[in-house]
Amino acid sequence: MVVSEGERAEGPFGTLTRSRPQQRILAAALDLIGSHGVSGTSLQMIADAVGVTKAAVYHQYRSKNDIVIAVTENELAILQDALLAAEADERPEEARRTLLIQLIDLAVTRRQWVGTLTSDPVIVRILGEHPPFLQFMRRLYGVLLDQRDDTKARVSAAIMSAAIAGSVVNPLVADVDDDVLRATLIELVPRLMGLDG
Amino acid sequence: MVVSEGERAEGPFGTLTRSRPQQRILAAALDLIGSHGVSGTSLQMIADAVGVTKAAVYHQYRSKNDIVIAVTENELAILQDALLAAEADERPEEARRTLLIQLIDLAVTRRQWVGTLTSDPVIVRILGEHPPFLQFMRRLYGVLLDQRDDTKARVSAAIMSAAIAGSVVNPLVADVDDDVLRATLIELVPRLMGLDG
DNA sequence: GTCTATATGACGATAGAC
DNA sequence: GTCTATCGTCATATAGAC
Repeated sequence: MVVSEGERAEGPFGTLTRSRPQQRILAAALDLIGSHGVSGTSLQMIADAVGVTKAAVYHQYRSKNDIVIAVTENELAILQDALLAAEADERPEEARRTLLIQLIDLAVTRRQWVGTLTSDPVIVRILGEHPPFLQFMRRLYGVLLDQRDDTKARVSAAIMSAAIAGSVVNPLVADVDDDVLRATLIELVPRLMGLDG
Repeated sequence: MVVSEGERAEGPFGTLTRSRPQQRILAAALDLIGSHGVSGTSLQMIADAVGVTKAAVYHQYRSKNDIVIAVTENELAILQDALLAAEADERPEEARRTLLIQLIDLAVTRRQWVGTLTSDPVIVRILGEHPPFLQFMRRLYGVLLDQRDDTKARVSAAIMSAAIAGSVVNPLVADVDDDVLRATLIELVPRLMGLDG
């Protein structure tokens, strides 16, 4: 608390600076959106969760949309290091496998949110409309596809990302331990891409 | 149009009878919910799409929730024949593979909706609260798991259903033909369960 | 930075005429 | 079966005091 109260993070979308009130709002929004979706989450719910009024929330963010974008930025920023490392790796198969494992780890430890990130209609629309997000996703898939861009590779990548993001929220695995789920996914998912042998 | 204006369908949830106005409402709701999610779809949007007022919609269905349930019933009913055939088959591996292919076919031909069915928070809640839905899903997974219920089998089933339902809505495959997508999925997905050799 | 209070509109749902 | 009109509630968002 010596220099600054804000928290900085270098993300793929410029430097993300969040004041402490902003951090609390984004944490509450992440949790609520993860379980109710964007359209099912109101600013009143977020304000209640933080313990302030709606007006206080609006003092930090100009609109609900801005909150959704900030939350999405935060989460994608987590992947930044993993992506940079994969892009720097000269062994493409190794890079893909490592990135895959980190994607699995993120999905398992943040189960609910990851499902929302990849399927909520509002977030999908935002991801498709914001150039920084689009470019980040392109880089991500670039590594997974290893520059190939035929139909089969694209379908494979779609299957893989869906398998990771969707399986972790399935009620069937709700009571499976994070560690066990992660290990099982790491064993099974690479089979899809022929990365296991 | 001689005997009845309603359309009957034997579903896993009793006999589904829909009058013609109801069919139009459910068709519009299916389309809108598929692209905006349940919370993002208002009764006004549904009424506008049908070309009537909200009050006319309420004359057919008592609540928005009832519409969502009816739409979900309709879609799951499509799977009924496939499930019955699979349950009657005495060769479990063959039964699983056939059911899997029909699931893939349904997902491909109704891409948007299937994503919503498996991930929309409201629908997931309804699926978990309505005993007929719960029982149907249990039967479905029963065939896919072949009665096994260890962690690995459950994770496998979760991966598979996520891979099918989630991959078809990925922007990466948005411009892939239904036929090509179906063929590629049928080739790749069974690898997950070791059903390909 | 947070509050009370409010503007404006959309929401789900209902009443009653035709 | 569809309409107009309306209810009460909640939505996003803003103004201005402390």
